[in-house]
Amino acid sequence: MARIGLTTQRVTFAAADLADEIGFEGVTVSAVARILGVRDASLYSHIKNVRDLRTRVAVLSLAELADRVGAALAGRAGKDALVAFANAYRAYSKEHPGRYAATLLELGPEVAAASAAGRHASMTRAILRGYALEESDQTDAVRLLHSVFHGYVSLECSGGFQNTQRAADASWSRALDALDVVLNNWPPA
Amino acid sequence: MARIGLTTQRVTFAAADLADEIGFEGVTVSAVARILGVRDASLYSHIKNVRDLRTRVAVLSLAELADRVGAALAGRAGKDALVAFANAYRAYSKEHPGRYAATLLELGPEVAAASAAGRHASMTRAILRGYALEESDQTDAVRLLHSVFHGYVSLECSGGFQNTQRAADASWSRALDALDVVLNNWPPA
DNA sequence: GTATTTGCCTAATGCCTCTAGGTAATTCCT
DNA sequence: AGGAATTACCTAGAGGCATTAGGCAAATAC
Repeated sequence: MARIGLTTQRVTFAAADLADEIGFEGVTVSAVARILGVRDASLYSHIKNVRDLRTRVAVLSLAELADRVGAALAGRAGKDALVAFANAYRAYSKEHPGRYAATLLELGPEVAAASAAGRHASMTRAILRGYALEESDQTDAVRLLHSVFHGYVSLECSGGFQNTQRAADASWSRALDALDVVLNNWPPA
Repeated sequence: MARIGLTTQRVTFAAADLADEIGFEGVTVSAVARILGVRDASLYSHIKNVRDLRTRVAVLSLAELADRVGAALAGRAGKDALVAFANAYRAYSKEHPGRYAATLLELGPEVAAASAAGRHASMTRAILRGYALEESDQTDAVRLLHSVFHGYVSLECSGGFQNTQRAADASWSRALDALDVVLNNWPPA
């Protein structure tokens, strides 16, 4: 009969923490309820369904990630900004693997618009101000940067680089060097 | 009482086709059994469990993808090879989204070793023969290429590029140009 | 043409999702 | 402060998926 005082927020945070512990795919209504010490059915006053729960974790994580990256980016420009952005991004994924996995959840258009996804894009664009790129090239460059960050981190998470000797850190650093080179020598259309 | 003649292969193919239709996360023992017109329990003579089923789809897809990429790569070198590789990779992901998603499944070390994952690495290395890269740089470059391919395709699949005007095709092509530039101007350590 | 294998079945258990409806704790109002 | 309204959490139950155990009949082997 002791009421613990659940709210949608608390449920979402518990789910996010659980995701970091056991992986995002393990985030289930029952598991979160178990952690919170309540019955599964009790959570349905706060969330619509599992999909809703997972979406909330995704939105939360996108916002957290945007905060981290934004803070890292403050006051930097050029390659400095590029490296700061990339390292903050990668650090978040290592520190919060479950939350990071959540950010890859496919969000519906209206949810995506309401989330921090836009902040990510504008921050990536901010990096490019340190390089001389035309407007139309910027979109392409943003996509390339995002692809590299996401692709590298995601392959690293799923153990894609394990069999080789070379440290993942070293390759990451070289990848950033390479991105700097290409932003300084952007190929003409 | 009509026996349909199931085998592990047929089950795996059915699962792969189902993945392409409804997404890899929808690949469930029940769903595959339903499609094949048998009871769920009947599949357990051919597969160990869901994880095993999904792993088989992943291994199948990795092999198919390696075949496609290998064929596209034949007789090409330099940027030509780079573009052929990348386009074959991306085309496969568009044609078989469920199978492609399966390739991202984290495989255990022994399964990964037995799968076509090694062919992917060696083909990527083959591309680099057209560029003048030192041995130690090659690993970094392979990782960068793989990150870009996977990252771009994966973001494209999950609708990451929808809100912007510019066509995903155009940005892809520029990304390949950019990779060519950076491979020709690989930054010194 | 019997013996053996094996492909597919039914039955049963357990976990998960989700709905409906109930009770008790909190908050709101005067 | 005390009754009313809200709300936090519960029990009960239906339905889906994963998985095991054990059975029967169809294919195959000799």
